[in-house]
Amino acid sequence: MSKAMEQENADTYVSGELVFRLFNEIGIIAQLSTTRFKRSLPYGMSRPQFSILNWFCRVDDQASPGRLAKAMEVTKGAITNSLKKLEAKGFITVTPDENSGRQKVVRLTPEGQRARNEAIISATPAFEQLFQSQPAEAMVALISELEKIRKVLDESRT
Amino acid sequence: MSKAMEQENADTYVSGELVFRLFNEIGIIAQLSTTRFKRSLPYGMSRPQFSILNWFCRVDDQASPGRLAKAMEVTKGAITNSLKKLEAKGFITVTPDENSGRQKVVRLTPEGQRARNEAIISATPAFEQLFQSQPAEAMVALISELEKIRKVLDESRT
DNA sequence: GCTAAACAGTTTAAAGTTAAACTAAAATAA
DNA sequence: TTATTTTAGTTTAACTTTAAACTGTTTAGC
Repeated sequence: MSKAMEQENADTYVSGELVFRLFNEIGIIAQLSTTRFKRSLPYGMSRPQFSILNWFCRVDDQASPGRLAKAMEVTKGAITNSLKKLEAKGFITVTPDENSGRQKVVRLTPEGQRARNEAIISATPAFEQLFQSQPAEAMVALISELEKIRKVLDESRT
Repeated sequence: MSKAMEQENADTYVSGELVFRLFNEIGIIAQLSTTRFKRSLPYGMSRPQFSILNWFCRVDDQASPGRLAKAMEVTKGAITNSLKKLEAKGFITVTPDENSGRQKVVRLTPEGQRARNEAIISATPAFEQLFQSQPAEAMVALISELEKIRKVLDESRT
């Protein structure tokens, strides 16, 4: 199917193909970049563990395990597991919630904050050739396009 | 950090942050879309299994297990496992390689081809609101940007 | 040619994820 | 108040993936 066809013919089928191609590209890039990123992570940190630390830096400074499970789109059991590892490393604290006996409050420690920053720094060299091949403006534009898509997906979760 | 700052200040640090933000967005979208996609897959197909079928439609009509392992960036053991499942479903054939006693040749069957197409069709509704929110031209442009990035990553594997 | 190294694929043990069962607490309602 | 239902988090069994050991085949070096 040519690009001209795709652009002329924006009916359901073609759009479906487009969306699918989009997610296919995104899936492949995520796979390739995750493989590289994982290798560079310090402190025996896994990618799910890093994602949790990063979530605290991006979104909120505290959360219940359940909220994290939803944010990461993994099961509660997986979060229980990841939180244990992070707590053992001293990167988060898990305390009972004062307002609710069945919830817990998870917070990032300063060590966790530092570990997250180190993870980003140590991952950067693995992606060096990428920003040599792409002008910064293109990157910025791309990121903001992707943010739009993420928000649509995020807001229409089932 | 403002966008203006990012664009003015394209030194290593800022570029590193940009690349990181890019992969972070891509990782989140991949996670969100994979969750939806998985739910819609027919024939008890897993995402790795679908990826293999899809690879045959996108890249080549035959391959050794090792080549698939590299393409998917999973271990040889994982491919052995996935190929067994796909073969049991009749979606691929695995035959000895005539030219090499230690290799095998994997091929897509017509049923596999059909299953891949059905998977795409049944996944489309889950992403309907997405192409309602994005014009087709923007989608096409985005895909071609992502293809560039994928190629850079693909060509610089270690 | 023969031996050693490299290679392709499988198997295995350890680790992580999921879905479902389970425990305990809070909300609802009668 | 007391009973029922819902909610939060943990545990368990099944499954997937990985890294490493293993089997068999091909290539390289002598």
